[in-house]
Amino acid sequence: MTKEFAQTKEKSRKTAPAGATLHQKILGDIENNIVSGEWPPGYRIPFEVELAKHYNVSRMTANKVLTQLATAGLIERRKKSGSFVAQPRNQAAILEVYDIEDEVRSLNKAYHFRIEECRERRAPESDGLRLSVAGKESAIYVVCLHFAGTQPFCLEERLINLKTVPQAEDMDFSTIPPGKWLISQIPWTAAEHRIFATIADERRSDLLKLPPNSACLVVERKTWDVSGPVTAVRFSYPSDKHAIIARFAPASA
Amino acid sequence: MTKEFAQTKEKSRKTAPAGATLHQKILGDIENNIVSGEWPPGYRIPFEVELAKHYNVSRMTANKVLTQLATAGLIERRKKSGSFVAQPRNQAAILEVYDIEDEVRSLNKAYHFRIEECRERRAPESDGLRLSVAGKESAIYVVCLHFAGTQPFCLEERLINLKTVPQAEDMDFSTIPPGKWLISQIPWTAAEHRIFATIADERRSDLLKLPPNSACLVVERKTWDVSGPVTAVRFSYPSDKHAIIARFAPASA
DNA sequence: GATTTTTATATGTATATACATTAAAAGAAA
DNA sequence: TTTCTTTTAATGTATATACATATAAAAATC
Repeated sequence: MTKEFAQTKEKSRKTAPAGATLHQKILGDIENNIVSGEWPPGYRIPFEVELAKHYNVSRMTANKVLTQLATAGLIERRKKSGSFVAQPRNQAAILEVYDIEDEVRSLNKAYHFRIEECRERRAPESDGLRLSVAGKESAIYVVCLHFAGTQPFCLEERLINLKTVPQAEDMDFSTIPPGKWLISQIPWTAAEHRIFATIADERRSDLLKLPPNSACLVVERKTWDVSGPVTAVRFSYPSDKHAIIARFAPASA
Repeated sequence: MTKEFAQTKEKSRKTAPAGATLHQKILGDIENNIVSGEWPPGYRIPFEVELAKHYNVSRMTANKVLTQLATAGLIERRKKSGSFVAQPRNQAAILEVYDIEDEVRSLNKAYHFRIEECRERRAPESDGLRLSVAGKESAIYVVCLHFAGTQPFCLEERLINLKTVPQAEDMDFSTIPPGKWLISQIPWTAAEHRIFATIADERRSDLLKLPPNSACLVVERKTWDVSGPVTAVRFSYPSDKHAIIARFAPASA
C-alpha cells in the first residue's frame, strides 16, 4: 500500500460532503495531505495507477484529479518520474479580511497586542488619518501595537466613527484589539485601500523597533457600511518582515 | 451548423500553436469567441454534442473543455439548458487593470516608455521573478521604464510565458509597451499580487533616478489564464510619487 | 570510463460507452 | 386555468481501452 494516505486525519480540514463524488473525495484527500504538511513540497505523491487501485477507480478518474491539481498549481507532474507536491505559493493575507491575529498565528508565533493610546478626537489632526470628507464628526482614536512573539509586528492607528459605531465610546480595548472588535459590531459594505511605501518616521521606528532609514509598508483602509463611514485605519509594517498577498480568481475556484 | 463558430476570425488573438491538441484548439476557439465579444455574456454556446460533431471529437473531449471553462469561470453550465457565457466577474480591484499609460495621463503628464532590455530567458534567474512552479518553460524577459513627462515613473520587469503566449517570441515592443500588448492577446482568469516595500537597490535607483536610501513600493503580479501561467511582472515605484488604490465591495453587490 | 542506444514506465490525450442527475417542456388530471 | 406527472434533453461522472510521448534508467557500444 505504497504509503500512508492519511485519509482519516484528525486535523482534516476539508471534510468531503456526504454525497461527494469519487473525484471530489480523492481530490479532497490529496489536498488535505498537502496543506496539512503530511506531504511536504517535493514529496512524490502516489502514481496514477496506485491511486486508482487504492480508491478502486479507473486510471482516468485518478488522472483527472491529478490534472486538476496540476493546473491549480498544487502539484507538478513529470513523465516517467511521477507527480510531486509543488513549492507553496500560499500564505494569503487577502486584503479584505486581514485579521492580524490570524496572520501572526499562521506564522506560528505567539500573538499579543498593546494599546499605546486611546482617546476621543473631534477635529482632524495633522497625521492625515481622516474619516469622512466632512471630517467634523467625533471619533475614537486608538493606537495599537501588534506583536509576533516578542517582536513588534505591525502598528495600527485607527479612527472609529462615533456616529456609526456609538458603542465604541465606552469600549475597553484592553482585552480585544479594536479591529477584531469592530468586525463583530459592524459589517462593512465597501472598503478602500491605499498602499504605499515610506521611510519609517521616528515614531514608527521607535515603536516597531526599526533601525533608521528602514523602508516601511503602509496600508490605509477606510470602510463604510450602508449608513456611512465606519473606520479609518493605518497599518505600518516593517518592510522586510511582511508582504501583502492579494489573490483574485473566479468565484468557483 | 448551429451558428458561426468564428474559428477563423481576423482578430483572432490566441493563435493555437502548431502542435496544439484538440483540447487546446477547441478551448482557444471558444475563449476567443468569448473575449472578442462574439459570444456576449448570457450567450448560449453550442451543446457538447454539437461541439463534438463540429470538431469531430468525442463528447468526452468536448465535455472536458467545457468543464475546464466552467471551473475557470468563463462559462456557466445548466443541465437541460446548455452552457452560457458567464457575466463578467465582479471588478474586485483596480489592482489588476493597472494600465500605466492611463495612470500617467490621469495625472496630466505626457507618457512615454523605453525598453531597457528584451531577451529570451530559459532558466529562472536570481532576481526572484518566476513564472510557474515548474519554472522550466522558456520565457521572454522585458525590462521597460515608464515616464511621466520627463521623469521616470515606474520600472517594469516582466516575464512572458512562451508556452501560453507563443506570439511574444517575435514581438517588437518598441511601439507598444508589453503590458498593454499582453492585455490585447490573452484574457487572464486569475491573478495574484504581492505588494511590499523595500529600499531601492542600485539598479532601481539608477533607472528611476532616485537618491540613495529611497523607499520603493514593489508590486509583483502573476496572472494565469485557463491554460496556465501567462506572465509574471514586477513594478517598482518611487514611494513618494505613488500609491496603490484598491477598492473592494461585497461580491453580492 | 564515456557515449549512444534501447527499454521500461508514468504521464498525456483521446475514444466509445454507460448510467445518473437535473430541469425544461409536454401532457394529463384536477 | 392550475397542479401534478411523465417525458426528454442536456450535463455529470465514471469506466475500460488505446496509443502517443517524454524520460529515467538500464544495456550496449565505442
